[in-house]
Amino acid sequence: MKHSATIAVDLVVLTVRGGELCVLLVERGIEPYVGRYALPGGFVLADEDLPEAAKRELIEETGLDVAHLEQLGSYGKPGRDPRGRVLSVAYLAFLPDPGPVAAGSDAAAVAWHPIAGLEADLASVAFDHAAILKDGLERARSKLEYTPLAAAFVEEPFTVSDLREVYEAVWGEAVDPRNFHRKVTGARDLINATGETRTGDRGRPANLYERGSAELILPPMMRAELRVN
Amino acid sequence: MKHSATIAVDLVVLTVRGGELCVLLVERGIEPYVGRYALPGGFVLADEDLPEAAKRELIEETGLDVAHLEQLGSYGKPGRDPRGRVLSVAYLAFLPDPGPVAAGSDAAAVAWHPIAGLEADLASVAFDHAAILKDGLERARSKLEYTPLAAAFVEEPFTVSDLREVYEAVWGEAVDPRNFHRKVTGARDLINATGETRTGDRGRPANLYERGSAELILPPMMRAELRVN
DNA sequence: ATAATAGTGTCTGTCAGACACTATATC
DNA sequence: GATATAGTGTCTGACAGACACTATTAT
Repeated sequence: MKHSATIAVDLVVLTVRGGELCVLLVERGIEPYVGRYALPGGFVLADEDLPEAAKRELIEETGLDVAHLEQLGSYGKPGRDPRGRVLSVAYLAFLPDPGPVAAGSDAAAVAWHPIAGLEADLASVAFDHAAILKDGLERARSKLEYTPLAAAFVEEPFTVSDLREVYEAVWGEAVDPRNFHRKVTGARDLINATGETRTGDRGRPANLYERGSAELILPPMMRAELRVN
Repeated sequence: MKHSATIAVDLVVLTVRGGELCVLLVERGIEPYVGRYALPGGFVLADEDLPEAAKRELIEETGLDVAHLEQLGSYGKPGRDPRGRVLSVAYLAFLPDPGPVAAGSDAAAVAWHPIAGLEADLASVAFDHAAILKDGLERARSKLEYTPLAAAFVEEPFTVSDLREVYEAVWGEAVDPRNFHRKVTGARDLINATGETRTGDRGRPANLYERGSAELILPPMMRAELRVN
């Protein structure tokens, strides 16, 4: 009656680089799917908790150490892995652009891939990782609306414009800078002013902020896409 | 390096009975945790997909056949099951009150338990099922706000009052009947009038509705609890 | 000066909550 | 009639989008 399986973890790691939402993909160095793109991840060890396994695999394959992980879902359809029954628990992570990353064990290469230019390659992604990535993106887009998620993508201290660029990158649509400014500075405990300012290439210096303690944005920011009734 | 585990599925099955949100719990008939309350569920078979396993286990233990399942999350901490490493994928289901249910295999008893009166028993629930239930409830309360979930709890055709009772049961707070009526009848494709009416014990007959095609409520219904800034 | 970015003030439309009011049933 | 439930109309306050306007920098 009971049946044995192997447990894996896979990570959808997102960042914003140069105004574009990017996902971290490895090029597989071992069978199966050698040379194909895949999400970073690997097998869970005995007596290892799932988030621990996810963090360990990410460090091993990419050298990145993420603080916060969010469980995305589990993928366990029979046949999804040619090596046998493998159930994969997918995790989602967001971080400020750490620059290029170096490939570690089991990976021939690791790189940030802009989501916008990924459609063509999606069919060749290993396992069912294209579906996992799609679920992760939708989760991220949705969480941006009602949580302070955007602040997880930028280094502190940040400007309101930095935050706005995250929204525009993740949603792929322009946001009115003036209304956005009013909204995020007005939301309680969303961001805290440091009192400092930062001068850019041009224009008036922007106030600097740190992440606040709020866990929800009320009322939520709305994507134009959804507002269209 | 890779390590073998057993995969289980557990279900948080919710309904509204007599104005109260209720969860389906079994009384375990076998070790471990004999005689303790637990979520219905069991082990996944070889070559069986996860949602299939969840539906099969629910039918075996309770005779209930649910159409729609939603993956809630996976629970895989080492030691959560005394039998060894067991990863449980939890599913969430909503259905109109089907009346009392009969116990099937591996279960000494099956019954609907009002959430409101469950706090005391929660500590004695088997495995980590109390935590799974807590996550399922929060998911249900949250989905009620921005999806047509409430309609999944009532038999068609239903009245606006039927729907409102679902909100009040799940959220545990009163909702203004007049504003609620305006909101749900105004939301596009949320519910479709059948043209029929239904007379209750007293009062003006209510129009009857069927579920519409909308997948989102825009703008969302808001819980007073969250609105309090 | 000009251009660019940061930030404020204000108008308008929509929708929430509140609640008076009408409509139609049972007792 | 009284009472209960269904449903409409309307007022007010909050907030969205739109956008004119001011503030402060680089060139």
